[in-house]
Formats: sequence, structure tokens, C-alpha cells
Amino acid sequence: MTQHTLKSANFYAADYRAEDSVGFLMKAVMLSITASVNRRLSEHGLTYAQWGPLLMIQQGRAYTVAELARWSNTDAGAMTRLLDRLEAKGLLKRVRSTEDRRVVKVELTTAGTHAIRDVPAILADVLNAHLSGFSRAEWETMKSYLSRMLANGEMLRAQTDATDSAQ
Amino acid sequence: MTQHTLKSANFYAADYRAEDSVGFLMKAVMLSITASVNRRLSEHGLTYAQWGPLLMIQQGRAYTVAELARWSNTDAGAMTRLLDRLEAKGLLKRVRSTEDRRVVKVELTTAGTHAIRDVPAILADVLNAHLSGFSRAEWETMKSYLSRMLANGEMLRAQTDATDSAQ
DNA sequence: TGACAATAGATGCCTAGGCAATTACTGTTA
DNA sequence: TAACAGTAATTGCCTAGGCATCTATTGTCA
Repeated sequence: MTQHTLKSANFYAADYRAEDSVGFLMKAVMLSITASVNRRLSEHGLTYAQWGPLLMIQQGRAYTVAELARWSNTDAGAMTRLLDRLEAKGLLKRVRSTEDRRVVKVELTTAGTHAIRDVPAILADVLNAHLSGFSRAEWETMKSYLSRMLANGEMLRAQTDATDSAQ
Repeated sequence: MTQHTLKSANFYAADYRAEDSVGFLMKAVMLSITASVNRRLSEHGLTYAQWGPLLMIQQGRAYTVAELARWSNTDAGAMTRLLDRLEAKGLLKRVRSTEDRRVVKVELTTAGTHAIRDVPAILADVLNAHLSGFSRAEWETMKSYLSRMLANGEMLRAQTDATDSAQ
């Protein structure tokens, strides 16, 4: 079996200190973004975790629990309960599919459509504010770095899986 | 009052789509890092949220609930409960301070010292793997981008606070 | 057709964070 | 010293995610 691996970087060692870490910095940036979005969303009765599924439904990009879970990078169990809370708020309703009776289709109510309306603009605002002073080139570079890290992570987990199952 | 603000970037608008977003990408990268760290830590009986406080204590950089909460970017309530779980596992013990009886000092037990021993190397491994193919200059650029986003976020929240209290 | 694997969703049990009290203690000031 | 504001930790109530398990349903294949 040929493993296409890439040599790890050598930036960190056992004298690891949080404040030099890209992970630590990235977590802080994410917290800053979520805090700002949360503050703006709370006026609309939504939490940070809730706008994702609503937006996906509104944009017509996901309809079922499984699809929504995949987009939100979470599992079906967590999504079931998130949808419970949104349904209790009257923002969406579940409809059992007639073609495949295992599947539940999720639809926005009028209240749900109204609640999600301003969200894309809010997200855009918060991201733009966090990118103040960035040139378009820097923004593109940032995204490419993140994509590369993501690809490295997938490779890492693929290797670990292979090692795990090999022993 | 003079507000030193920086003009927001203009990369995102109301037609926001998740997959172009630095926020979406960053969340995915963080999930990849935490998943890899979690997998390695589980052999040591630790979760992702738990190594932070233990490491801070071990490195002699934080001793009280409040200090640990600040480092972990969380609040004292959450930290209290996290320490409850760690204490239940026998990894640390709480000692009421004699100088200031409001304060609880947290100390590692021998089991705690043992549990944290390999963690810095694991964190370094996972981060290095996610940075495969990065030059040192790219790594530095990445960190500077994140620092700038963090500073922008602080400025944004300072403005919002000012606006909130002004009305 | 009948057995079986695969899939979708839901549920129970755990860890975990945010926010608002509450309790205990300290420092300050009248 | 007595009242008071401020601080440290805890607790209750909420949302939220991960993992294992369960049920209902579908598709496949002997």
C-alpha cells in the first residue's frame, strides 16, 4: 500500500506554549466571531448554532436531518435535538417524506423565513469587520492556508485510521 | 469622543455562502485539530477541554479558577465544573488559600502530572501535521493574519459596547 | 418471498459552555 | 466599627455536541 504522505512541519515541539500556537489563535478568532454574531442574532431570537440549518434550508441546499448534520459538521443526534428546539420556537416544521418513510423533510415556517432574513448580512458584516485592513490578495492567501490545513488534517486522519485498523 | 476605527473589508455581502467564508473554513480546521488531539488524548483518559487547565498548572502559569478560566477563554462557572470532573478523576486537588479565603488554589496530583506529561508533544505533533508543506514564512504570515483578525474583533466589540451604552 | 445489511432518525448518557443568581470573603470608606 | 462595593468560587438553568444504541424503513440478494 502506497501512502502519499507529506512531511510534517517542524514549528512546534515538546516545549509547546499556547500563545505561539496557531490553534490557540484560531480558537480566539473563532470565539470573537461567534460572540459578535451571537450578540447581533440574539435580537432575532436565534443562537449561533441555529442560523446554520435555517440558512441551509432557506437557500434550498439541505432538507433532511442527515444533510443538515453534514453541513453543520455535527451528527444526526445533535441535529435532531437542535431541530427540536427550532420546532418548539415555531421556526420550522417536520414532514415525514412519502417516498421514503425513514426520511424527515424540514421546512421553514413564515416565522422561520422571517427570522433568517437578515442573517446573511449580519454574517457578512462580522466577517468583513474582522478582515479590516486585509487586501484582497491577503484574504485569498488566508483562505488558501486554511484549505491546505484542512487537506493536511484529512490526510492525517486517513493515515491514523489506516494505522489503527492495521494493528 | 474619537473612535479609532478601521474601515471594514468588503469581501462578503448578503449573498453570503458558507463555503467561501473564512469562518466556515476556520471552524472546519479547528474541528480537524480537536478531533486529532482528542483521539490521541483519549488513550490518556483526557478530553480536549481538559488538557488546557492541566497544562497551565503544570507549567506554573495559573493556579486559581479565575486564572484558568481566563486562559481557557471561558467563564468561572464552566471552569468550576471542569475542575470538578478532573478532581473526580483524581488528577488534581483543590486547596483553599490561607491568605485570601475566597481563593481556591488548584494543584496537580501525581496522577495529574503523569496524565499531562505527553500532551505538549501530542499538541506539537498535530499542529505540525496540519502545517505540512508550510514554509516558516507562511507560518509566520498565518499567525500575523490571525493576530490582525483578533485585534479587529476586539475593536469591533469595543465599538459595539460604546454604541450600546450610548443609547 | 424471507433473511439480511444498510440507512434515517430519535433517544439516553456523557462532557461542555454561557448567563444569572447566590454565598463567602475582602478592602474601603463614612 | 458598620455599611458598602467588589471579588472568588459555586450552583442552577439553559443550549449544545459526541457516542452508542434503538426503531422503523428500505434495498438487496439468495
